[in-house]
Amino acid sequence: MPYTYDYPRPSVTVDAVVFGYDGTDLKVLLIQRKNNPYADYWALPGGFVDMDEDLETAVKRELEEETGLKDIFFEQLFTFGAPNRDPRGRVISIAYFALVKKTDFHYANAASDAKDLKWFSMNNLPKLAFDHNDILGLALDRIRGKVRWQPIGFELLPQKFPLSELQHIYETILGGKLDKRNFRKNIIKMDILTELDEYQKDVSHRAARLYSFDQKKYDQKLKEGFDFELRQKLLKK
Amino acid sequence: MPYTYDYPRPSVTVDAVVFGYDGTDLKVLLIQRKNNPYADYWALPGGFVDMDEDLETAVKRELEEETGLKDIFFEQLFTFGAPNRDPRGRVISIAYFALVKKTDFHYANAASDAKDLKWFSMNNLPKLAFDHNDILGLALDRIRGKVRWQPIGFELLPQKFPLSELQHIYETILGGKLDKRNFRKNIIKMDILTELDEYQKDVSHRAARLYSFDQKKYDQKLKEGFDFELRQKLLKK
DNA sequence: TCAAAAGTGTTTCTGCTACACCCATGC
DNA sequence: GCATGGGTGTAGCAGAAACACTTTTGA
Repeated sequence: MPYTYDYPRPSVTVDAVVFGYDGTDLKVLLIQRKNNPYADYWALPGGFVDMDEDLETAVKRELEEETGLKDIFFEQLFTFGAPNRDPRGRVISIAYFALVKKTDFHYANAASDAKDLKWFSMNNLPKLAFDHNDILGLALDRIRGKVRWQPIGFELLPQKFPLSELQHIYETILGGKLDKRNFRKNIIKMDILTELDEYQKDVSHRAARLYSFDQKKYDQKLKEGFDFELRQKLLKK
Repeated sequence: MPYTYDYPRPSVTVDAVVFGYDGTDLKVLLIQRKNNPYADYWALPGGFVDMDEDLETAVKRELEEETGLKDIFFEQLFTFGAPNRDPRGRVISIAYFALVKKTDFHYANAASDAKDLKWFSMNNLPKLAFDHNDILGLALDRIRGKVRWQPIGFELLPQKFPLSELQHIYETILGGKLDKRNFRKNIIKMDILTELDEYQKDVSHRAARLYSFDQKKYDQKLKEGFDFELRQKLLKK
């Protein structure tokens, strides 16, 4: 059933840069292509936009189909449309980035046959299909720029987490160290965390208190024009 | 000469939110539509992307065709793709925002027959065609957020300008007042302006010294990781 | 008892805020 | 000579940086 138009039209796809955090490293979720072009190359999950769905709906649908991940944080990143970015013809792609909570982290691996779906450390990326390395680079810039302004670090953690893990995420994303006492002061001062009466389990040292992110308080403060900038100095190493 | 595909494809357009500054107010350049849908409504300049041109090339071409403006600052804003945003069918639009120097400001008017092309004050906008009010709103948010981080104020001024005009732009965009002495200290401290031996002409008061933006110095400092944040407190009214 | 990370306060210093007067020019 | 905006310096204060030791727990 062919579709005919008076003027040529490009294909439109969506791609997702999915970041995850495994307690050590910032990771990206990639899929290994089966067909040409770029057969056997790793690529970002994504696919064609249906005619009757919103762009964000499309990228969420594609990601769930390909990885099983759903109900995670999404934000539009950039639209890539260089005429030759896909050898098959004109393809315009709206890229999103997504953040996965640590609790959902292993799920994506399990849902696949583990051969064509894999988390890669940002420090050890393969050469990707199409212009996906560029997309990934831009996504990294974006998350780096954003993490100081908007509390997106929480999106990478389970609902309950110790402050030290949050700090480690910030350090991982920003690529440096932060003074522990100042970090705690700053985060607590924002007043968007709930101090729980729960503690870490199964750790071979003093168990840390757990906190949870209070979305309501955050939304409230956002309305009031509160500024969430983390101004803390980034130390070397 | 029809074009046929196995699957349906959306149309892809680009739209430009062109901001200008006339010494008083922040303005946007709009075009009055001649045909349905939304005949006689004001709308953002823009149009269809050709199959062999880059997105940014497309929006620059469309803007020049429709307004005569060229060689101005452009940046991708957001891609709008709600299924029903255009009653004629699925249209996905990549929106850009652009900044026009004061010296080019009147040109856009002159190039048109002045009936279908007009600068509107941001404080007095009409109801626009399609979802263009949303696009404009997002562009305003973006420029507000951006002006503190990146010296884009210069893009709205002629090459040579007095500091007071720069300050006024900041005040206009941010919607408040800035302390004059502190503003000067902050801008000078960034060390990206050249102090000229020229002064304002034809003003009925002491003529202000002119400055120009030093793009090279800026690029240099950018590489070195210099932070251009203008942290100055915004005063009321 | 040792290892490993949790947790906590104060002093110092940097940098932003607040603020008022004289200067140059055109009318 | 007066109205209009141009141009300048400093003291006080808020908030970030720097910094080290005690606590808890499991092995």
